[in-house]
Amino acid sequence: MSSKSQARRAQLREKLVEAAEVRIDREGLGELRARDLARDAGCALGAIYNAFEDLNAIVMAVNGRTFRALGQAVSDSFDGSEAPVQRLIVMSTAYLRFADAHTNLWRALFELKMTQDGPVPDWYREALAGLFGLISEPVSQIFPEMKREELELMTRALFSSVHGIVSLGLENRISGVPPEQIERMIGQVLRQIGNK
Amino acid sequence: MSSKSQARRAQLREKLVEAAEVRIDREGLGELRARDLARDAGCALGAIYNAFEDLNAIVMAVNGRTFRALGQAVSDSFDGSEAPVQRLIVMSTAYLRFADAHTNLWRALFELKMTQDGPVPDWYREALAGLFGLISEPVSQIFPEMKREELELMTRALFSSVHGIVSLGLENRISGVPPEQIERMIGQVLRQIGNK
DNA sequence: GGCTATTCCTGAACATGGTTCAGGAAAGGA
DNA sequence: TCCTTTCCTGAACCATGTTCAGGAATAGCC
Repeated sequence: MSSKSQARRAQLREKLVEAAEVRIDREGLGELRARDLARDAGCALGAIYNAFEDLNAIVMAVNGRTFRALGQAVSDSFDGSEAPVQRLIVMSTAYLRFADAHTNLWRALFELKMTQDGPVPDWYREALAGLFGLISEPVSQIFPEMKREELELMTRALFSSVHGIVSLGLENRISGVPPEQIERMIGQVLRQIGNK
Repeated sequence: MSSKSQARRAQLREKLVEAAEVRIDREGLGELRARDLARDAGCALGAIYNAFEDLNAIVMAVNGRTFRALGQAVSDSFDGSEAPVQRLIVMSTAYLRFADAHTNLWRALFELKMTQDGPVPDWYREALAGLFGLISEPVSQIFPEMKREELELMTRALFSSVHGIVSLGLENRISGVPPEQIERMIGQVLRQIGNK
């Protein structure tokens, strides 16, 4: 066995992912540099490529963490006592707060796949499915008459809508739309949808 | 005067923007190369930087065209006889069709600003305002009781929602969501919102 | 038309940044 | 202890945006 090697390798992977997370959070995905990561992790430039396939793989690892944290934030946001529409609003607000607090990390979640040609990785699909699971419950309470397929579509549609509002809302942060306004937009849309 | 110079310069600019548009449309923004553009336009590499500040400026010019074409597609999509909700759906469908037909060009519209730090350019703001103008009319018919500020927010919210649905819908094109499903999601959300 | 100043074009060179690789160091096994 | 394997190192490689010195074309003027 090669426990020492393995351990060191794992430690390096951890340090690299940690460093990448900090740098992406602070500067954005576009400012991530292999040489900076090597310095942060105290390893040689080439060592990165021993621990990971390439820089992308590190970003993927960061995205995995981010996605888990995001899912956690959303599932921690409600206690189950809310009315369905209210719960959707609360969850969406948690989504907004997370995106606002970690805009660069959250953006990296979507920037990477846009650029890449390869298929969406499994963990991404699963994480998204997890989020959808949280949403589909209140959605099916709001629309008890809908069939499963239509409910799935509606769940996806609502998630996408909130994502769009947050995404465009945070985009021109400098020039407009403060988070409270974004929150109001989310409320407008979701409440309106609840008013059948 | 320097009519001949000016004309050639203008012609080069045109050829570069044209070439960039074709390449972005076909390969995506990420595959755009200065050297390819120079070859396409039949000029030297350095000549690009005489006609434009940098590559970004060319992409901006392409984005300007794209945005105009998108606005045209949306405003051509309705004839004014539709009921308000129906008009929103028709416009959104036009947006979807455009995004589906020219996904890479449409994505470039949003990818650039995300990466850049500078403020959003004026033409972008104006073009978006133009789109919002088209949307706000049916929105104010649907919500006659709303004040201007609330209407503006709702307009923005609905645009963002449709954008989000289209954006996430087209993202994993390979693995899921065909355009008809995206269209159904748009219909679900907008019709639901119209059902006050 | 000829002459000079200016402006533009050219492509080699530069800067940056991801990735590779030959050579040496460390770990594992006997 | 010695050999094998594995890993680490950082210099070099390659791609790509951008610049720049030198030459070509153009403009203005007589």
